[in-house]
Amino acid sequence: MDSATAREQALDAAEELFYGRGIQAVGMDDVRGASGVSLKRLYQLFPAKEQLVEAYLERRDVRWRGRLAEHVARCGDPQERILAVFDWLESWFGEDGFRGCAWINSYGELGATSARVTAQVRAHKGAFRRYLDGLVADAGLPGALAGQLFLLAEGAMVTAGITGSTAPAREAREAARLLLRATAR
Amino acid sequence: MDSATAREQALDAAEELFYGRGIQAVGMDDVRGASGVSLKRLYQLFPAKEQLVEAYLERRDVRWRGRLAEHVARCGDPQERILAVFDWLESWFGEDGFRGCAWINSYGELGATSARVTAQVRAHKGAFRRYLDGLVADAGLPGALAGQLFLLAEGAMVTAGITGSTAPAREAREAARLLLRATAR
DNA sequence: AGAAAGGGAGAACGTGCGTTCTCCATGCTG
DNA sequence: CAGCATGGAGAACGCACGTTCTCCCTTTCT
Repeated sequence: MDSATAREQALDAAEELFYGRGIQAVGMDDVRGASGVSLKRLYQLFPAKEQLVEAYLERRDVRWRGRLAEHVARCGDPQERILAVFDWLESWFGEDGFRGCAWINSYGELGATSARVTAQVRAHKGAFRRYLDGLVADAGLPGALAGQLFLLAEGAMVTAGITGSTAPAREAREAARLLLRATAR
Repeated sequence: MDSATAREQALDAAEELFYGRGIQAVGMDDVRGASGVSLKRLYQLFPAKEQLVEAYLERRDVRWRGRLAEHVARCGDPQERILAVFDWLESWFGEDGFRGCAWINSYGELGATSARVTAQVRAHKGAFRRYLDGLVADAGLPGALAGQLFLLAEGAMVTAGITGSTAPAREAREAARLLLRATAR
Protein backbone atom coordinates (compact mmCIF):
# COMPACT_ATOMS: atom_id res chain seq x y z
CA MET A 1 0.00 0.00 0.00
CA ASP A 2 1.18 3.44 -0.97
CA SER A 3 2.46 5.62 1.83
CA ALA A 4 0.18 8.53 0.89
CA THR A 5 -2.94 6.37 0.88
CA ALA A 6 -1.90 4.76 4.18
CA ARG A 7 -1.71 8.27 5.61
CA GLU A 8 -5.17 9.11 4.29
CA GLN A 9 -6.67 5.89 5.64
CA ALA A 10 -5.07 6.49 9.02
CA LEU A 11 -6.43 10.02 9.11
CA ASP A 12 -9.87 8.85 7.98
CA ALA A 13 -10.02 6.36 10.85
CA ALA A 14 -8.52 8.78 13.34
CA GLU A 15 -11.03 11.47 12.43
CA GLU A 16 -14.02 9.21 12.82
CA LEU A 17 -12.79 7.78 16.11
CA PHE A 18 -11.40 10.95 17.67
CA TYR A 19 -14.47 12.97 16.78
CA GLY A 20 -16.95 10.29 17.71
CA ARG A 21 -15.45 9.03 20.98
CA GLY A 22 -13.06 11.73 22.08
CA ILE A 23 -9.31 11.74 21.61
CA GLN A 24 -8.28 10.27 24.93
CA ALA A 25 -10.78 7.44 24.68
CA VAL A 26 -9.20 6.21 21.44
CA GLY A 27 -5.97 4.22 21.51
CA MET A 28 -3.46 3.91 18.73
CA ASP A 29 -4.53 0.29 18.50
CA ASP A 30 -8.08 1.38 17.78
CA VAL A 31 -6.80 3.52 14.93
CA ARG A 32 -4.87 0.56 13.59
CA GLY A 33 -7.93 -1.66 13.76
CA ALA A 34 -10.19 0.86 12.04
CA SER A 35 -7.70 1.91 9.39
CA GLY A 36 -5.95 -1.34 8.57
CA VAL A 37 -2.66 0.50 8.84
CA SER A 38 -0.21 -1.41 11.02
CA LEU A 39 1.22 0.10 14.18
CA LYS A 40 4.67 0.13 12.65
CA ARG A 41 3.47 2.15 9.71
CA LEU A 42 1.35 4.46 11.90
CA TYR A 43 4.44 5.38 13.90
CA GLN A 44 6.43 5.92 10.72
CA LEU A 45 3.81 8.38 9.49
CA PHE A 46 3.12 10.01 12.88
CA PRO A 47 5.95 9.58 15.36
CA ALA A 48 3.61 10.12 18.30
CA LYS A 49 -0.10 10.21 18.95
CA GLU A 50 -0.03 13.96 19.43
CA GLN A 51 1.10 14.42 15.85
CA LEU A 52 -1.73 12.26 14.61
CA VAL A 53 -4.10 14.45 16.60
CA GLU A 54 -2.62 17.58 15.11
CA ALA A 55 -2.88 16.21 11.59
CA TYR A 56 -6.50 15.23 12.26
CA LEU A 57 -7.43 18.71 13.44
CA GLU A 58 -5.57 20.39 10.62
CA ARG A 59 -7.13 18.34 7.86
CA ARG A 60 -10.57 18.72 9.38
CA ASP A 61 -10.08 22.48 9.60
CA VAL A 62 -9.34 22.77 5.90
CA ARG A 63 -12.28 20.58 4.96
CA TRP A 64 -14.74 22.20 7.38
CA ARG A 65 -14.04 25.72 6.23
CA GLY A 66 -14.02 24.56 2.63
CA ARG A 67 -17.47 23.01 2.93
CA LEU A 68 -18.85 26.11 4.63
CA ALA A 69 -17.37 28.49 2.06
CA GLU A 70 -18.58 26.34 -0.79
CA HIS A 71 -22.13 26.42 0.50
CA VAL A 72 -22.09 30.13 1.23
CA ALA A 73 -20.60 31.02 -2.14
CA ARG A 74 -23.73 29.68 -3.83
CA CYS A 75 -25.56 32.78 -2.60
CA GLY A 76 -25.23 35.92 -4.64
CA ASP A 77 -26.60 38.49 -2.25
CA PRO A 78 -24.07 39.55 0.42
CA GLN A 79 -26.64 39.70 3.22
CA GLU A 80 -28.08 36.34 2.20
CA ARG A 81 -24.57 34.92 2.30
CA ILE A 82 -24.37 35.83 5.97
CA LEU A 83 -27.60 33.99 6.71
CA ALA A 84 -26.42 31.07 4.58
CA VAL A 85 -23.74 30.43 7.19
CA PHE A 86 -26.49 29.47 9.64
CA ASP A 87 -28.28 27.39 7.04
CA TRP A 88 -25.12 25.43 6.55
CA LEU A 89 -24.74 25.00 10.30
CA GLU A 90 -28.22 23.52 10.40
CA SER A 91 -27.42 20.94 7.75
CA TRP A 92 -24.15 20.12 9.54
CA PHE A 93 -25.93 19.67 12.88
CA GLY A 94 -28.29 17.24 11.21
CA GLU A 95 -25.58 14.95 9.88
CA ASP A 96 -25.29 11.44 11.25
CA GLY A 97 -22.85 11.25 14.09
CA PHE A 98 -22.79 14.99 14.72
CA ARG A 99 -21.39 15.52 18.18
CA GLY A 100 -20.60 19.22 18.40
CA CYS A 101 -17.62 21.23 17.26
CA ALA A 102 -14.45 19.15 17.08
CA TRP A 103 -12.30 22.06 18.22
CA ILE A 104 -14.46 23.07 21.15
CA ASN A 105 -14.51 19.45 22.24
CA SER A 106 -10.76 19.10 21.80
CA TYR A 107 -10.22 22.25 23.80
CA GLY A 108 -12.29 20.82 26.62
CA GLU A 109 -10.31 17.60 26.49
CA LEU A 110 -6.78 18.83 25.96
CA GLY A 111 -6.78 22.60 26.19
CA ALA A 112 -5.32 22.53 29.68
CA THR A 113 -2.58 20.03 28.91
CA SER A 114 -1.52 20.51 25.30
CA ALA A 115 -0.34 23.89 24.12
CA ARG A 116 -0.29 22.61 20.52
CA VAL A 117 -3.95 21.67 20.60
CA THR A 118 -4.87 25.00 22.18
CA ALA A 119 -2.98 26.82 19.43
CA GLN A 120 -4.79 24.84 16.76
CA VAL A 121 -8.18 25.55 18.30
CA ARG A 122 -7.39 29.25 18.44
CA ALA A 123 -6.18 29.19 14.84
CA HIS A 124 -9.34 27.48 13.65
CA LYS A 125 -11.65 29.82 15.51
CA GLY A 126 -9.60 32.80 14.36
CA ALA A 127 -9.93 31.70 10.74
CA PHE A 128 -13.68 31.24 11.09
CA ARG A 129 -13.95 34.63 12.72
CA ARG A 130 -11.97 36.29 9.89
CA TYR A 131 -14.18 34.56 7.37
CA LEU A 132 -17.21 36.17 9.00
CA ASP A 133 -15.37 39.49 9.03
CA GLY A 134 -15.05 39.17 5.26
CA LEU A 135 -18.73 38.36 4.76
CA VAL A 136 -19.75 41.33 6.89
CA ALA A 137 -17.38 43.68 5.07
CA ASP A 138 -18.67 42.44 1.71
CA ALA A 139 -22.17 43.34 2.81
CA GLY A 140 -21.00 46.83 3.70
CA LEU A 141 -21.89 46.34 7.36
CA PRO A 142 -19.93 47.51 10.40
CA GLY A 143 -17.22 45.18 11.67
CA ALA A 144 -18.70 44.88 15.15
CA LEU A 145 -21.50 42.79 13.68
CA ALA A 146 -19.07 40.00 12.80
CA GLY A 147 -18.21 39.39 16.43
CA GLN A 148 -21.86 39.10 17.33
CA LEU A 149 -22.55 36.67 14.51
CA PHE A 150 -19.52 34.67 15.59
CA LEU A 151 -20.87 34.35 19.11
CA LEU A 152 -24.24 33.20 17.79
CA ALA A 153 -22.57 30.57 15.62
CA GLU A 154 -20.39 29.31 18.49
CA GLY A 155 -23.35 29.18 20.83
CA ALA A 156 -25.32 27.25 18.25
CA MET A 157 -22.52 24.71 17.75
CA VAL A 158 -22.13 24.12 21.47
CA THR A 159 -25.84 23.86 22.11
CA ALA A 160 -26.50 21.60 19.15
CA GLY A 161 -23.71 19.33 20.33
CA ILE A 162 -24.98 19.10 23.88
CA THR A 163 -28.67 18.76 23.08
CA GLY A 164 -28.41 16.84 19.83
CA SER A 165 -30.90 19.15 18.18
CA THR A 166 -30.61 21.19 15.01
CA ALA A 167 -32.90 23.91 16.38
CA PRO A 168 -30.09 26.16 17.64
CA ALA A 169 -29.11 26.83 14.02
CA ARG A 170 -32.53 28.27 13.24
CA GLU A 171 -32.60 30.28 16.45
CA ALA A 172 -29.19 31.69 15.67
CA ARG A 173 -30.26 32.46 12.12
CA GLU A 174 -33.26 34.38 13.33
CA ALA A 175 -31.13 36.34 15.80
CA ALA A 176 -28.65 37.07 13.01
CA ARG A 177 -31.46 38.32 10.79
CA LEU A 178 -32.64 40.70 13.50
CA LEU A 179 -29.11 41.94 14.10
CA LEU A 180 -28.65 42.51 10.38
CA ARG A 181 -31.83 44.59 10.21
CA ALA A 182 -30.95 46.47 13.38
CA THR A 183 -27.45 47.20 12.18
CA ALA A 184 -28.22 47.95 8.52
CA ARG A 185 -30.98 50.15 9.88
CA MET B 1 -11.49 15.49 61.05
CA ASP B 2 -15.24 15.57 60.61
CA SER B 3 -16.67 13.60 57.72
CA ALA B 4 -18.61 16.57 56.36
CA THR B 5 -15.58 18.84 56.33
CA ALA B 6 -13.47 16.11 54.72
CA ARG B 7 -16.08 15.98 52.00
CA GLU B 8 -15.95 19.73 51.53
CA GLN B 9 -12.16 19.77 51.42
CA ALA B 10 -12.14 16.94 48.91
CA LEU B 11 -14.63 18.77 46.75
CA ASP B 12 -12.71 22.03 47.04
CA ALA B 13 -9.55 20.36 45.81
CA ALA B 14 -11.37 18.37 43.14
CA GLU B 15 -13.05 21.47 41.80
CA GLU B 16 -9.85 23.45 41.51
CA LEU B 17 -7.96 20.58 39.91
CA PHE B 18 -10.69 19.26 37.61
CA TYR B 19 -11.61 22.71 36.37
CA GLY B 20 -8.04 23.91 36.01
CA ARG B 21 -6.41 20.86 34.43
CA GLY B 22 -9.24 18.80 33.07
CA ILE B 23 -10.82 15.77 34.71
CA GLN B 24 -8.81 13.05 33.05
CA ALA B 25 -5.53 14.80 33.72
CA VAL B 26 -6.15 14.69 37.46
CA GLY B 27 -5.63 11.48 39.42
CA MET B 28 -7.24 10.53 42.68
CA ASP B 29 -3.80 10.84 44.21
CA ASP B 30 -3.64 14.48 43.11
CA VAL B 31 -6.93 15.11 44.86
CA ARG B 32 -5.55 13.47 47.97
CA GLY B 33 -2.42 15.60 47.86
CA ALA B 34 -4.31 18.85 47.33
CA SER B 35 -7.06 18.14 49.85
CA GLY B 36 -5.19 16.36 52.61
CA VAL B 37 -7.94 13.75 52.63
CA SER B 38 -6.48 10.26 52.54
CA LEU B 39 -7.27 7.86 49.72
CA LYS B 40 -9.12 5.58 52.10
CA ARG B 41 -11.40 8.39 53.17
CA LEU B 42 -11.84 9.66 49.64
CA TYR B 43 -13.13 6.26 48.60
CA GLN B 44 -15.42 6.10 51.60
CA LEU B 45 -16.95 9.42 50.60
CA PHE B 46 -16.97 8.79 46.85
CA PRO B 47 -16.83 5.09 45.95
CA ALA B 48 -15.42 5.86 42.52
CA LYS B 49 -13.86 8.78 40.69
CA GLU B 50 -16.96 9.21 38.57
CA GLN B 51 -18.99 9.98 41.69
CA LEU B 52 -16.48 12.59 42.76
CA VAL B 53 -16.82 14.13 39.31
CA GLU B 54 -20.59 14.15 39.59
CA ALA B 55 -20.48 15.74 43.03
CA TYR B 56 -18.06 18.36 41.71
CA LEU B 57 -20.32 19.29 38.80
CA GLU B 58 -23.42 19.31 40.96
CA ARG B 59 -22.00 21.54 43.65
CA ARG B 60 -20.53 23.89 41.07
CA ASP B 61 -23.90 24.08 39.29
CA VAL B 62 -25.68 25.22 42.44
CA ARG B 63 -23.00 27.77 43.22
CA TRP B 64 -22.68 29.07 39.66
CA ARG B 65 -26.37 29.67 39.22
CA GLY B 66 -26.59 31.11 42.69
CA ARG B 67 -23.88 33.66 42.02
CA LEU B 68 -25.46 34.65 38.71
CA ALA B 69 -28.94 35.01 40.20
CA GLU B 70 -27.60 36.98 43.12
CA HIS B 71 -25.92 39.48 40.83
CA VAL B 72 -28.89 39.78 38.50
CA ALA B 73 -31.33 40.24 41.36
CA ARG B 74 -29.62 43.46 42.30
CA CYS B 75 -31.18 45.08 39.23
CA GLY B 76 -34.72 46.32 39.54
CA ASP B 77 -35.63 46.88 35.92
CA PRO B 78 -36.56 43.67 34.10
CA GLN B 79 -34.78 44.62 30.88
CA GLU B 80 -31.69 45.70 32.79
CA ARG B 81 -31.74 42.35 34.54
CA ILE B 82 -31.35 40.64 31.19
CA LEU B 83 -28.32 42.74 30.36
CA ALA B 84 -26.94 42.15 33.85
CA VAL B 85 -26.50 38.50 32.92
CA PHE B 86 -23.83 39.56 30.45
CA ASP B 87 -22.24 41.93 32.93
CA TRP B 88 -21.89 39.05 35.33
CA LEU B 89 -20.38 36.90 32.58
CA GLU B 90 -17.77 39.57 32.02
CA SER B 91 -16.74 39.63 35.66
CA TRP B 92 -16.65 35.82 35.68
CA PHE B 93 -14.46 35.71 32.55
CA GLY B 94 -12.05 38.06 34.27
CA GLU B 95 -11.53 35.91 37.32
CA ASP B 96 -8.13 34.35 37.95
CA GLY B 97 -7.92 30.87 36.55
CA PHE B 98 -10.97 31.24 34.31
CA ARG B 99 -10.77 28.52 31.71
CA GLY B 100 -14.19 28.46 30.05
CA CYS B 101 -17.42 26.78 31.05
CA ALA B 102 -16.85 23.73 33.24
CA TRP B 103 -19.80 21.90 31.69
CA ILE B 104 -18.85 22.59 28.09
CA ASN B 105 -15.32 21.44 28.87
CA SER B 106 -16.58 18.35 30.66
CA TYR B 107 -18.82 17.54 27.75
CA GLY B 108 -15.85 17.75 25.40
CA GLU B 109 -13.87 15.49 27.66
CA LEU B 110 -16.42 12.92 28.73
CA GLY B 111 -19.62 13.52 26.77
CA ALA B 112 -18.91 10.62 24.45
CA THR B 113 -18.04 8.12 27.18
CA SER B 114 -20.08 9.00 30.26
CA ALA B 115 -23.84 9.17 30.04
CA ARG B 116 -23.97 10.55 33.59
CA VAL B 117 -21.77 13.50 32.74
CA THR B 118 -23.76 14.19 29.59
CA ALA B 119 -26.96 14.18 31.61
CA GLN B 120 -25.49 16.61 34.11
CA VAL B 121 -24.31 18.96 31.39
CA ARG B 122 -27.76 18.92 29.81
CA ALA B 123 -29.36 19.53 33.18
CA HIS B 124 -27.12 22.50 33.90
CA LYS B 125 -27.66 24.06 30.51
CA GLY B 126 -31.37 23.40 30.75
CA ALA B 127 -31.53 25.15 34.11
CA PHE B 128 -29.63 28.15 32.78
CA ARG B 129 -31.90 28.25 29.77
CA ARG B 130 -35.02 28.17 31.97
CA TYR B 131 -33.56 30.93 34.10
CA LEU B 132 -33.28 33.10 30.99
CA ASP B 133 -36.83 32.13 30.05
CA GLY B 134 -37.94 33.53 33.37
CA LEU B 135 -36.06 36.80 32.92
CA VAL B 136 -37.52 37.26 29.44
CA ALA B 137 -41.03 36.49 30.63
CA ASP B 138 -40.63 38.93 33.54
CA ALA B 139 -39.75 41.62 31.02
CA GLY B 140 -42.89 40.84 29.06
CA LEU B 141 -40.88 39.84 26.01
CA PRO B 142 -41.60 36.95 23.63
CA GLY B 143 -40.16 33.56 24.58
CA ALA B 144 -38.17 33.17 21.39
CA LEU B 145 -35.82 35.88 22.62
CA ALA B 146 -34.59 33.66 25.46
CA GLY B 147 -33.16 31.11 23.06
CA GLN B 148 -31.25 33.80 21.23
CA LEU B 149 -29.85 35.24 24.43
CA PHE B 150 -28.89 31.75 25.52
CA LEU B 151 -26.90 31.20 22.34
CA LEU B 152 -25.12 34.52 22.80
CA ALA B 153 -24.19 33.59 26.36
CA GLU B 154 -22.96 30.14 25.34
CA GLY B 155 -20.94 31.59 22.49
CA ALA B 156 -19.41 34.12 24.84
CA MET B 157 -18.42 31.44 27.37
CA VAL B 158 -16.81 29.27 24.75
CA THR B 159 -14.99 32.13 23.08
CA ALA B 160 -13.79 33.66 26.33
CA GLY B 161 -12.45 30.28 27.37
CA ILE B 162 -10.59 29.66 24.15
CA THR B 163 -9.19 33.16 23.70
CA GLY B 164 -8.74 34.08 27.34
CA SER B 165 -10.37 37.44 26.76
CA THR B 166 -13.32 39.06 28.51
CA ALA B 167 -14.35 40.91 25.34
CA PRO B 168 -16.92 38.32 24.22
CA ALA B 169 -19.08 39.27 27.20
CA ARG B 170 -19.32 42.88 26.01
CA GLU B 171 -19.95 41.82 22.41
CA ALA B 172 -22.69 39.49 23.56
CA ARG B 173 -24.17 42.22 25.75
CA GLU B 174 -24.29 44.62 22.84
CA ALA B 175 -25.95 42.00 20.63
CA ALA B 176 -28.44 41.29 23.40
CA ARG B 177 -29.23 44.98 23.68
CA LEU B 178 -29.93 45.20 19.97
CA LEU B 179 -32.12 42.09 20.10
CA LEU B 180 -34.05 43.54 23.03
CA ARG B 181 -34.73 46.75 21.12
CA ALA B 182 -35.62 44.86 17.95
CA THR B 183 -37.94 42.48 19.77
CA ALA B 184 -39.57 44.96 22.16
CA ARG B 185 -41.01 46.42 19.02
C1' DA C 1 18.34 -18.24 -6.88
C1' DG C 2 20.01 -15.56 -3.03
C1' DA C 3 20.21 -11.36 -0.37
C1' DA C 4 18.38 -7.58 1.48
C1' DA C 5 14.88 -4.32 2.50
C1' DG C 6 10.19 -3.40 3.76
C1' DG C 7 6.02 -4.41 5.98
C1' DG C 8 2.45 -6.99 8.86
C1' DA C 9 0.93 -9.28 13.16
C1' DG C 10 1.17 -9.16 17.50
C1' DA C 11 4.01 -9.76 21.73
C1' DA C 12 6.55 -7.08 24.99
C1' DC C 13 7.86 -3.15 27.78
C1' DG C 14 7.18 0.81 30.71
C1' DT C 15 4.29 3.88 32.85
C1' DG C 16 0.30 6.00 34.81
C1' DC C 17 -3.60 5.53 37.39
C1' DG C 18 -8.04 3.72 39.60
C1' DT C 19 -8.71 0.94 43.32
C1' DT C 20 -7.62 -2.02 47.24
C1' DC C 21 -4.75 -3.80 50.83
C1' DT C 22 -1.26 -3.83 54.65
C1' DC C 23 0.58 -2.03 58.54
C1' DC C 24 0.72 0.89 62.19
C1' DA C 25 -0.57 4.71 65.35
C1' DT C 26 -4.22 6.79 67.96
C1' DG C 27 -7.93 7.18 70.90
C1' DC C 28 -12.11 5.38 72.95
C1' DT C 29 -14.65 1.63 75.75
C1' DG C 30 -15.25 -1.75 79.42
C1' DC D 1 -4.87 -2.04 80.98
C1' DA D 2 -6.70 -4.97 77.11
C1' DG D 3 -9.20 -4.70 73.10
C1' DC D 4 -11.21 -2.68 69.33
C1' DA D 5 -12.58 0.65 65.84
C1' DT D 6 -10.86 4.55 63.11
C1' DG D 7 -7.96 6.59 60.05
C1' DG D 8 -3.43 7.78 57.78
C1' DA D 9 0.62 6.59 54.79
C1' DG D 10 1.85 4.38 51.25
C1' DA D 11 2.68 -0.13 48.98
C1' DA D 12 0.47 -3.28 45.93
C1' DC D 13 -2.51 -4.88 42.21
C1' DG D 14 -4.58 -4.90 37.73
C1' DC D 15 -5.33 -2.89 33.64
C1' DA D 16 -5.06 0.22 29.74
C1' DC D 17 -2.33 2.25 26.53
C1' DG D 18 1.72 4.65 24.10
C1' DT D 19 5.61 2.91 22.14
C1' DT D 20 9.06 -0.48 20.65
C1' DC D 21 10.65 -4.99 19.41
C1' DT D 22 10.60 -9.76 17.40
C1' DC D 23 9.61 -12.81 14.01
C1' DC D 24 8.28 -14.02 9.68
C1' DC D 25 6.72 -13.28 4.97
C1' DT D 26 6.92 -10.92 0.62
C1' DT D 27 9.00 -8.36 -2.90
C1' DT D 28 12.72 -6.69 -5.51
C1' DC D 29 17.35 -6.30 -7.26
C1' DT D 30 21.56 -8.58 -8.98
